[in-house]
This record gives sequence, C-alpha cells and structure tokens, in this order.
Amino acid sequence: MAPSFSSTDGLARERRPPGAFAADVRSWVQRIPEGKVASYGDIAALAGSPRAARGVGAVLNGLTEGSDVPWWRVVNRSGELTIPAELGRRSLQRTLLMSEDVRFTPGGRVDLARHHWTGPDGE
DNA sequence: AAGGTGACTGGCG
DNA sequence: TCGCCAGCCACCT
Repeated sequence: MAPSFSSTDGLARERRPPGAFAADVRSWVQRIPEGKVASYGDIAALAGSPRAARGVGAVLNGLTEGSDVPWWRVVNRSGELTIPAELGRRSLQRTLLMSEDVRFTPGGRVDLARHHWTGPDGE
C-alpha cells in the first residue's frame, strides 16, 4: 500500500526561514505574564514546532544581556530549573522567579499547579 | 556543507 | 512517582 501520509501525520513542519523560529520563541516568551512560567515544550508548540523544545533552550541560550526577554520564566515540564549551574544563572533564575512571588515546592520545583501559563487562552 | 551538541520530552520498567 | 533510554529539532562550529 502506498504511503498515503498526506497531511494526516498531524505535524506539518513547515520549513521557515532561518531564525524565524528563534524570533517566534522570543516573542512568545515575552508574552509570559509576570509570576507565571511556561515549559520549553509549551513555547515550542506556540512557536509552531511542538517537538523543538530543545531548540527553545538553544534560542534562550543565545540571548544577549540587553535582551528584554524574560528567559527565567521558562522551565522544564516538571517545573525544574534546568539551566546549567556552571553559568551561575540557575540561582539567578530562582531569585528572579521568587521576586515575582512564584512559589516553589519542597522539592525545589516551581509550583506549576499555581503558576503554569500555557498560552493566551490559558491566562 | 556536515556533523556534533544540548536551558527537552515522551515512553517504559 | 521516579529513573533511564531514545528520538527530536534548532543552533553552532
């Protein structure tokens, strides 16, 4: 039987100009409300590439110091801060989140039940 | 241009 | 619920 995958594969990964994804990621991260957090996967989905969670991390990793993108509001699916500790930013991320009254569980994770932002509809 | 890296995630035991 | 494994996609050299 011929591979009639047509468009039923559910993921129409439309090829876009280089950097378009990155620009979209930054745009969405900027929309995360203060006191809220989103997962890498959430941002990836909003940016049009649900499977590119790691790509989101790569984009945030490339942010410059003068950037107005609230990178600290992006955590992993479990609410953990997965930034490399060596960069010294992991503790900074936690500090910034706490300054926005984001609560952490005893296990050191963001209380997603209370602070998880999943997009424009979810706010 | 090609291959390696990683601020992830879903699936499984 | 937790830990481990493999797949994924964009970025960088």
